[in-house]
Amino acid sequence: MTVQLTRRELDVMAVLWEQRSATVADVHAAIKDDLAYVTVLTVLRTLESKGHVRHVQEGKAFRYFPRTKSASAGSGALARVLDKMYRGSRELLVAGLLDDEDITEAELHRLHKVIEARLQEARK
Amino acid sequence: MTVQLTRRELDVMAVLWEQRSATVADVHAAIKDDLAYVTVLTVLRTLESKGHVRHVQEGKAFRYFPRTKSASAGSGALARVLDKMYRGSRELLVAGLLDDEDITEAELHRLHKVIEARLQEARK
DNA sequence: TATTAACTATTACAAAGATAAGAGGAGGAG
DNA sequence: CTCCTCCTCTTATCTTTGTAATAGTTAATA
Repeated sequence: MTVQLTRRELDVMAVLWEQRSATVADVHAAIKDDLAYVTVLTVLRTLESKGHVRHVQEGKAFRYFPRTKSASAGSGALARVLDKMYRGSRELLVAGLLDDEDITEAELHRLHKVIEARLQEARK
Repeated sequence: MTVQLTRRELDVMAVLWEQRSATVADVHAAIKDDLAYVTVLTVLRTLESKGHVRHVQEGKAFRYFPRTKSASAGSGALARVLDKMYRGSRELLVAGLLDDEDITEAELHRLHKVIEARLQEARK
């Protein structure tokens, strides 16, 4: 039962993950597309009904918190991309990920390290 | 103008990418969920109207071919995942990708090489 | 305490997505 | 030739998404 978020839901969750928590107004302000305030609220309520966020009262406003971790949603999405678009090949996926002119050498080094760390672990 | 496929469209495209081309019946057979034949046809027609596939007559059936490459769709999807779920951090994303017990050491080595190759290129 | 400003709740509606029933056509079997 | 089978086409229904107007509520304020 993988986490499956819609486009908008994802936009909203991204804000919550980024800011750790946010009021409706915060989310509204953070989203580029100029949505109505209530629209954001509606999305938050859907997310809440699906269990992805919770809220507490704060003054007269609601403050929302993510309950689903970005990593969970991420791994679900990644698994799907990996399976459907790269036929399960992590190499192909990573190659695709690196297919961007402006990745710095520094970043590539960091990626290198991530893999090495994982290799260590695998050897145990 | 990123490629944006729906869940079902993706299922169908995955079959076409895998098999290079396929008839409606082929796709129908390849998809796990037990859909009606026409349902698959409908999805293919939507995909065609969006320009993601084309078809030729083959006997009395149609044979469909992908026009959108899996890499294009993949990079679009990856960019979205990267941005929204990993705050643009490729390291986090890759870490997430490696967060699976049964990745073999061999595969990790291959990934290692992918990065190295890209490093070479970056140094030029 | 009466008003206002800032929120949330309710309700609605259009567009997109998912699925499929039923009609129609064409090729092959008898 | 006629019938059956295997396709596609047309059309339709139901659900989910996306967006928002309007109504109601509460806390502060004048």
